[in-house]
Amino acid sequence: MPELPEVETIRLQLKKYLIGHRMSDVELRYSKKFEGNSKNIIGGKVTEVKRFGKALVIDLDNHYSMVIHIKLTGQLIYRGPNLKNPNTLSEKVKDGLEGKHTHIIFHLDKSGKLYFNDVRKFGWIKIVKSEELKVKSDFLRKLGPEPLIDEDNPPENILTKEKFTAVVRSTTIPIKVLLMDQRKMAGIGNIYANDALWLAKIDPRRKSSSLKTKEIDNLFQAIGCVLKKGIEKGGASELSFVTPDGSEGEYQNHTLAYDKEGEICTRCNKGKFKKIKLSGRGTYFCPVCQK
DNA sequence: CACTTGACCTGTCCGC
DNA sequence: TGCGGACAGGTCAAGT
Repeated sequence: MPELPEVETIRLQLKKYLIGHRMSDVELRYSKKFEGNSKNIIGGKVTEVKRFGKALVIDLDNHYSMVIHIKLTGQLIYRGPNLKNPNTLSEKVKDGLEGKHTHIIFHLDKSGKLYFNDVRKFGWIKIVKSEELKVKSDFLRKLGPEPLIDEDNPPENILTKEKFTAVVRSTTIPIKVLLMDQRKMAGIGNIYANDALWLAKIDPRRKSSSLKTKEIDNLFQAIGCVLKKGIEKGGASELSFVTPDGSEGEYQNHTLAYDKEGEICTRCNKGKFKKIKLSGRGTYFCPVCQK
């Protein structure tokens, strides 16, 4: 669910809504997954919202930043003056904006609020000095290069076709498992890994090092293609993903292979999508046209 | 090092 | 209807 396209969708909205707001108070209702001193961000004004893989970074003008990872079921929802349209609220926000799954409320100036909800409590938020982001966050430090050109990362941190080729040739683990390894490349999770492999006509179980140059090229293209489509559709609201304005994404209606067990493959019209487990994760593929 | 499994959580769905 | 169990997917720690 929340993979690169979902987190990017959140980032784009948070940028619109949060920049310029000043943090007036942090209400910690469940603090087990909150690290750092919340007082350090009070008074700071939001200057930028960035994304690194599946993590978000909110920069404040007082030299502190918040690193946020929403994992599977985290939600960041904004209410306040920058919301132009009527305030929609998806029913995926289980108990409403201030229900039992609301763990943190960031109170902003001008009556703004940013809610952090998370049914499964896997998501985390960490406060660090902006200049120490990469030092203090293990997650950010170990993160691999970004598969899409983006403004937050310097060119040397972009996953080029050459880098991708080198990574794929470096290991024998199944190609799907490699795609989802955040240290090798950032942002790809289960949905987009399944879809990219289908698009590139590659069997997810293949040993990475067994891919031919042409297959690697196709897969590299396919990754860019599915991630961009995910962003275009506003992410996939399969489980609990909602955007900061409280609405849902559309990609779940456009998946290529993910969650299609038993359906006939739309490309070859022969294969029936199979579901297997690969490294513990649900894996979907067409046994006829994915070689 | 390579690779898999379990833990972290809770809601949902399926079968009996 | 109720209950137990499997399942969902992101990441890290621990195990083989």
